[in-house]
Amino acid sequence: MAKIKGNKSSTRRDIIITKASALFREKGYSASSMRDLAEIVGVEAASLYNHISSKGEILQEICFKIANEFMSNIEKIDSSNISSIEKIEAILRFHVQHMLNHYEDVYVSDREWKHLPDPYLSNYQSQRRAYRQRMGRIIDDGIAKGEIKDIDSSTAVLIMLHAVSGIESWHRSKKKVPGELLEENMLMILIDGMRK
Amino acid sequence: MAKIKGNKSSTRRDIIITKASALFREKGYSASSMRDLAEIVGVEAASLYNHISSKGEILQEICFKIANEFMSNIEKIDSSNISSIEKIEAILRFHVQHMLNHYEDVYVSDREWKHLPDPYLSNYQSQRRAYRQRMGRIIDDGIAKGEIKDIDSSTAVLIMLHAVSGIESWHRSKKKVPGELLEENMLMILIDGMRK
DNA sequence: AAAAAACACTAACACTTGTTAGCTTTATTG
DNA sequence: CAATAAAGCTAACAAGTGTTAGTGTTTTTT
Repeated sequence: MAKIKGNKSSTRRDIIITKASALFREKGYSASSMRDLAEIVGVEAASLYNHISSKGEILQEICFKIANEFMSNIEKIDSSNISSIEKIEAILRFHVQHMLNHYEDVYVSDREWKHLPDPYLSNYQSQRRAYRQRMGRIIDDGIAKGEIKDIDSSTAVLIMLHAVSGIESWHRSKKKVPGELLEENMLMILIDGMRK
Repeated sequence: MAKIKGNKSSTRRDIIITKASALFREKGYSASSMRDLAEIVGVEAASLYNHISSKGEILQEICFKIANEFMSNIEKIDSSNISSIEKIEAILRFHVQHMLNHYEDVYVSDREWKHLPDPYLSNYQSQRRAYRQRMGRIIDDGIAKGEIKDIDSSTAVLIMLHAVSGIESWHRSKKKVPGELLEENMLMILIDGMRK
């Protein structure tokens, strides 16, 4: 008989990781204790270990899920047949939308990756580096083709990525501009700033 | 007889706070222990308390020193007699230069203020809010005068401030573009992105 | 040289941390 | 219904946390 529920990922585990993400975002990874997390999940701290094997594993899961999503996105976009500046625009839109819709995960993986346990830390760092280099190459291409101003591409990458991560404070502010408007404003400023 | 050394701030205390700044930047406030700090200073943990009264006080000192510097800078610039876009440019240059020259302090006050002990936390938050509002008003003025594109000013503020804080990753990267070039590139992208 | 101030040390405190062991309860399967 | 698996609980561990008390040592001032 066909099972209706998926056989692989236990839902309970996913709940824990989701709640951990919110907790880590709010208090930071190091200041969040397993007892804090347990209370939010509604369980004793020791019970968490029936679903995960360590605190670090939770962080690792969050970080690499996000890293993979961004990585496969940039690959898809970069191999498509559009201009450099359109590529950058598409990448930025993906960043903005991800930051709007998966706020907690993106924020945590951006801010707390330093605390990844050791085999994963260096792995994560090189993925990060690869991602930036890839963006940098797209920009350099755009400069070579005259679509983009003659700027230092690594500086441009740095501006783009950090500007987007500023959506963090948008989430916390009371009177929020609607998400679509935020996206259009961001794109307008950043793309116009680069365009020749 | 006139004392040569200043009578107020003991040098030892300043050393501790400076080293704490570097430590907090590297590992984060919560993951930094007083024993870590003591070892860097070259002293036992308990000895630190001859110069400071708590871990939180160190953070507080770092955060408010930086906040005051930015606050008095924006006041000076805002009351000067230049165009709105020139004001924004001047503010941005101050941010970039501060990030280049007082990296650790700025980074810590930007990233770790959440952990401020409680009377100070809300104080810091309202200073932060005031600062952003002030920048927002300058931009709105610029829009009204036709110097700046018709954008949502709070989004623009958010982009500016976070883009600058991206200099964090410039500091860590191997092959650094020179600081002046970084500054010019940043200004070019951001100001051109806003200018009408 | 005496007195005072500044600074460091050792020992210990009360508490929090992540995690394990062992056992019991609930849910799923045959 | 019996058996198995999944998920919870209590208790406890070893190590690390910020901080205090009390004492000794070095430096500065008189």
